[in-house]
Amino acid sequence: MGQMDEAGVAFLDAGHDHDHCLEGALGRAAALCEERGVRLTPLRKRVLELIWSGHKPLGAYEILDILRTERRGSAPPTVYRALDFLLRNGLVHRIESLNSFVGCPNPDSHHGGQFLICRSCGVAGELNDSRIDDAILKSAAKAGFAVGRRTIEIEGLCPHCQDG
Amino acid sequence: MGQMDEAGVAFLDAGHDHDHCLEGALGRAAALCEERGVRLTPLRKRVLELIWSGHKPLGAYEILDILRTERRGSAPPTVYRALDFLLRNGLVHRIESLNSFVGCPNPDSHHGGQFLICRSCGVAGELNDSRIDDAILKSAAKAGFAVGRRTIEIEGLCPHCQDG
DNA sequence: GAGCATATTGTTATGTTATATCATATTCTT
DNA sequence: AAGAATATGATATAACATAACAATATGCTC
Repeated sequence: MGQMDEAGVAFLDAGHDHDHCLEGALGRAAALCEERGVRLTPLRKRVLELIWSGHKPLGAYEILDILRTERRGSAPPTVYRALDFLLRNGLVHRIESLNSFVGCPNPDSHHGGQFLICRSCGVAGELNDSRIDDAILKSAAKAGFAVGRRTIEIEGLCPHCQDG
Repeated sequence: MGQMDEAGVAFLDAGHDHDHCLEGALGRAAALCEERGVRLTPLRKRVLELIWSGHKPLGAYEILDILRTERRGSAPPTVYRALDFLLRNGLVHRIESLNSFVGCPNPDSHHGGQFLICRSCGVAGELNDSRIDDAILKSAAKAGFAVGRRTIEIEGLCPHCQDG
């Protein structure tokens, strides 16, 4: 999918290659877990894979529905524990406004993502615009507030869905 | 509580007067509903009042627990319908990352709020920093994304809770 | 590789948040 | 006062998430 600029998001890219995207993500995830000495078990890897199988945020119970067809005995904790691992390791993000989860394209640096979420097609693209973050840090500093985790979720219409 | 500057938030103000705040909010809400020809019924008013009784976001079921002591037959829909009305009219905001609700100090202009949420005391202050919004609009425009509703929630430590 | 500690997963139950649906009552309009 | 629209009461259930304990797998030390 080529090099993305600072504000690049997945759904912009017309010649976007899903599979490549997925494989790349899984590869990076494996490398990162290796490096950190944490275990990307088959279950965790499978959940990550399901999440990366599209760019639409996936709900825990959507993941569970698929897992149930593959692993007998799958239950909510099965999914939530895997998600917890993936979240802790920055491999996925949680979209608070949708109660769902998307893969993180830059898992190396822990960061809270900024998301553009299309209300029509459901695709979520991740931004990492330092100007947004700067503005927030400045504004918070002015209020004497020590900034921790950021939740930035912008709902709207992606370029494709504006056309129709 | 005096005039707040662009980035002013409630918890900054040491000489902050709770009751005044609440009365002001209820007054503005009543005026606004009158103006718009919508009905701020006793139930809706009571829910708004409960939400404004503090600056901590309140969960729907916390509100319900209180309502049940006051109105026989209160049930989840009782609360959610009132909240829906208050949200539609910009009188409260929903904090997605907490599944809870806070009063909006500026209900006149429909706007998505920007929230600073203290992880220690739970208080949520609303920002309305145009630079944050500008940065988001610019970044989104660059991605060809048509911006709708914004969810901006910053978790961290408020000035009071940094001292201890 | 036997034994032990730790991490992961299985399993059941339950807690929390939110909505669907239909009945009843209130308010607004004419 | 009749009828339409709005609001609330009441019951049920859907959707999202965690607690707790048992069983299994993995890594470590000797």
